Amino acid sequence: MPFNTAQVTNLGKAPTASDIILKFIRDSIADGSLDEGEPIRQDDVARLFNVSKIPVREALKRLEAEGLVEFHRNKGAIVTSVSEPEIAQIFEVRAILETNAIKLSIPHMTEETFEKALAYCDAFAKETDVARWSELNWRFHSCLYEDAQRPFLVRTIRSVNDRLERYLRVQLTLSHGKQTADREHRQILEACRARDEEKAAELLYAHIMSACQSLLEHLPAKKPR
Amino acid sequence: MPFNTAQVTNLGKAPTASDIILKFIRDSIADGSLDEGEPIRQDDVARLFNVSKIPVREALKRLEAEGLVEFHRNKGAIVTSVSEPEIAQIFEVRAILETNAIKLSIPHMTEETFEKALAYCDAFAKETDVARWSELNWRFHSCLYEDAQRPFLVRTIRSVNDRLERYLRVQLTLSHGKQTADREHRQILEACRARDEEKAAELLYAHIMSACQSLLEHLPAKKPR
DNA sequence: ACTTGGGATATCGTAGACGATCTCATTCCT
DNA sequence: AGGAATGAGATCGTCTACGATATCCCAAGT
Repeated sequence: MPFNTAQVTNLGKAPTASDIILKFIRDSIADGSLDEGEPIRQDDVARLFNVSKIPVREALKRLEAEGLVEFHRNKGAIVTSVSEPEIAQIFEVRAILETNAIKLSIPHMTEETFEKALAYCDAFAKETDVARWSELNWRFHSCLYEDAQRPFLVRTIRSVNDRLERYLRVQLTLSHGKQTADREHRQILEACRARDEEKAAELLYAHIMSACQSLLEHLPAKKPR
Repeated sequence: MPFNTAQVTNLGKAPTASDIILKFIRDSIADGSLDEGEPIRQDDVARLFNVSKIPVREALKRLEAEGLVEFHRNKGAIVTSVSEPEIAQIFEVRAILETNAIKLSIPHMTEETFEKALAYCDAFAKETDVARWSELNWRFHSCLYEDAQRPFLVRTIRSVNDRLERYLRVQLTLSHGKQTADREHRQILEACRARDEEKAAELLYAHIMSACQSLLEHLPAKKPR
């Protein structure tokens, strides 16, 4: 067969309309375009993409299971509001999971891991596009958990973090938020290099919980709706 | 207003067709009626409920986000298969979360909690309807975490457990599975009564991981599909 | 000024339909 | 006998349409 198969797309994996809309809405919630409490008008989204509202509803049903939107019968979906106590709890679950992941990972870390993590630190530090900070932050964190060989654990961490994505972005933009994160990332990485599981876990826990603290101190008062 | 409002239903909360179908399919996966790898024919489910396939698809989209089914474009949804390594990982995440929950809960446990937990132990021990064992098992476990006042943590545990529900039911029906669980539940409860957080967490971790072991030892070999 | 009622419009949840894609069975060719 | 081609039927993804429900605005009544 004389075709250049390197350029061939697996059409079975081509995104459906509902996949595309799912990503769009999820990103819109994450970047704050869609604020908490805001209704998502199905017909409006459908018009935006020039499709019927069926794939919009399907995307929203998925987002409901992810905890990002909430359906009210005959009224449609609104972006979830997360109370401050619940934000704290989500950070806490994240801290529990991530400290365990890093402990499982450290014994298996390689020099390649350290170099990769450092590259993510550097990329994070030098990035000026605010929209990329959160992604690089995640890249750094997840790089540290890879050697645990625990994809389900990492996936669970990811799904918990996705609940917080919109707030994490806010926190990183706070004054000193990024510098603090950068400094703490490097400290965590040093503890990993030293194979000090307890120290790394401690630093990581403190890193996550102080990000939570900082965020909660700067959250605007909840607007009544 | 002279009406007896105790009997009034909040119609805004009445389940949609898609809600009802969601529950049906989720339960069918949990009780083994729908086996892993099995395709879920949208038209068949729609015919079963005498509805169009739109609410069926919506339910399936939600179940996809819950990890119970997987969509393949133009081929529909199949029940997820979980490999043995992944089962082990899911149990592990469960153990991490539940041991933390019980540690956070113990300092706040009341006599009422202990009595309730014991009642669930007794109910579990005497129940002969296999279909109820798993629910009572969850009731016991979640009762122990209530006093932690961490609804997000408990919800996360629940969602991880839901991934395993179909396998947990299998494990409880294994010879001695239920007796072992009952004995270990009571030991965990005793450690809670004694306010021994470390002991309770240890027993709980061992309880969960040995259930995992037992299950993996008895899983039928994966059938190729 | 405030409350109630009614009509118009917006939005939701889902039906039946349709084109695209997949799967299976049959036939033909080597 | 095995492989390829073709057609029919099954299934998927989404369309348009419709009835149900919610929301908003205006007018009338107190």
